[in-house]
Amino acid sequence: MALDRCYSCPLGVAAGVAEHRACPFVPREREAGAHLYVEGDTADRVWYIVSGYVALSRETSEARSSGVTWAVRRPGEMLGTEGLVSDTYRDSAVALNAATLCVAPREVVDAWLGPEDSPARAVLQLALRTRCNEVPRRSCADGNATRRVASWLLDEAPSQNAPQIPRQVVAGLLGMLPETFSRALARLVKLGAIEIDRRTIRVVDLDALLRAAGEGEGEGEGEP
Amino acid sequence: MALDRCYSCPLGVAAGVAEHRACPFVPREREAGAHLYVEGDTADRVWYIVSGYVALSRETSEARSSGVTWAVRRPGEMLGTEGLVSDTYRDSAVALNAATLCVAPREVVDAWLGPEDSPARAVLQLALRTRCNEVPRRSCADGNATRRVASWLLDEAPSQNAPQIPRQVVAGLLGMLPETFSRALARLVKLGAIEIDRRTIRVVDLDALLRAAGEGEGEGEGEP
DNA sequence: CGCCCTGTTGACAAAGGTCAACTAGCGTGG
DNA sequence: CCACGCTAGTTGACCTTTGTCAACAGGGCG
Repeated sequence: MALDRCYSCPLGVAAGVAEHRACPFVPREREAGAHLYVEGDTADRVWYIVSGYVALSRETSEARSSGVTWAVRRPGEMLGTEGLVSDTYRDSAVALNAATLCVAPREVVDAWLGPEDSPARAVLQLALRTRCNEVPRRSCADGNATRRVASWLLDEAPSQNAPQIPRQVVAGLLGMLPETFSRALARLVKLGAIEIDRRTIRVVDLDALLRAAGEGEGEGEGEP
Repeated sequence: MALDRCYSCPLGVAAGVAEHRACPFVPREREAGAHLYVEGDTADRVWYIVSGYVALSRETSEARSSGVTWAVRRPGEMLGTEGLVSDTYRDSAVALNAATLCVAPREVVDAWLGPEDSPARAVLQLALRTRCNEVPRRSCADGNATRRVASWLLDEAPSQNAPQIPRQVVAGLLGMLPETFSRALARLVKLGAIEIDRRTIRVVDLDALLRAAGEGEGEGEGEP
């Protein structure tokens, strides 16, 4: 089972292939364009990229380019690790080239990683959770400023209490300048979706906000 | 040493505070606006956020807003974990609020995490490395399209072999549309920095490329 | 009380998104 | 084997969006 490359693969080493133990990950070939998994799928497998490139995209709702790639994973990186902290995949993954990937079922990896409360595992869990909650920084290609602000507000709405992040900072996260952010908020106020004062934002009409965030989207899958 | 909250903190649990063992992380208060670390500093400490928000920014060169926040870390997340896979911090971290952070020296954490070749540790290492190489998705607030493309080419130049990523995908990473990407490449060709055909890009004048990427930056710190 | 910093608003110009037409390469199917 | 048609990429013209610069307002802190 152990191939030459396994001896120099960090996972192979950790699995102990040198001591003739088996690595839970088994190699598999995928052709260019293959969908490895889709955002929202049950996260039941974890990958390690041996060769090839994989694009990650997220239906960050939005625009014409629904499904813009926001990251590329390369050989030596893992894929689908969100399965270790979440039930579903956060992104869609597509092979950009013909690729060799080592795959393992989630629960096997889970067992292989050892006790849940070991330090390494605890830190791993935290790191994965952080990554998985991370929203790719928005750019103008994901719809106009008002829409980006609206959908950001929807994400943050649950944690209504969260705010007190300076507007300058929020603007940065949304990939726009403070001035633009301010104007976008003003527009949402005019639409009756929110109320603001200099330092707080209150959602007053969720529907209006949803409309502003969705403006001419919702297509996505269904039609012929 | 163990506070109440340590019993429900994943790190405290992993450290075994319930069994009266000590957690390597010790709490510390920081006021709003405090710089926890600066991009490029020697990464000698690791943090866990108990309360408060922390903004991460990166001198992605660029524009007026040099040092745009590209992510916010919240309570329950870790900070400075790049120290476990790199010598220097990748971002600058600033407390947005008065915050309580648990800190531990890098080498202590390193030892605490256990053997380098355990599965959990191997996966952790991979996850951290991936995150740390990750370039925040670019947005128009980080300089114009041509500059972003130029600086992307500079990042990718070492891995010259890397390409064969479809242009559509690269455009997405750079936060622009394929058309804009195409035009930006054309501009760089006109500047003599690169040569392109429909599917390859060759850097022919690194200086020109540097100039295009840097165009009117370099200010950053120095002036009164 | 006054200064400074953050956020707001306005006017303007440029950058880039949109739509559309066109080309090159590649794979498919006749 | 060639032709056809598709997809990815390029280029052009136009117009919205947003970055830019500047002036101003509110709040907090000294």
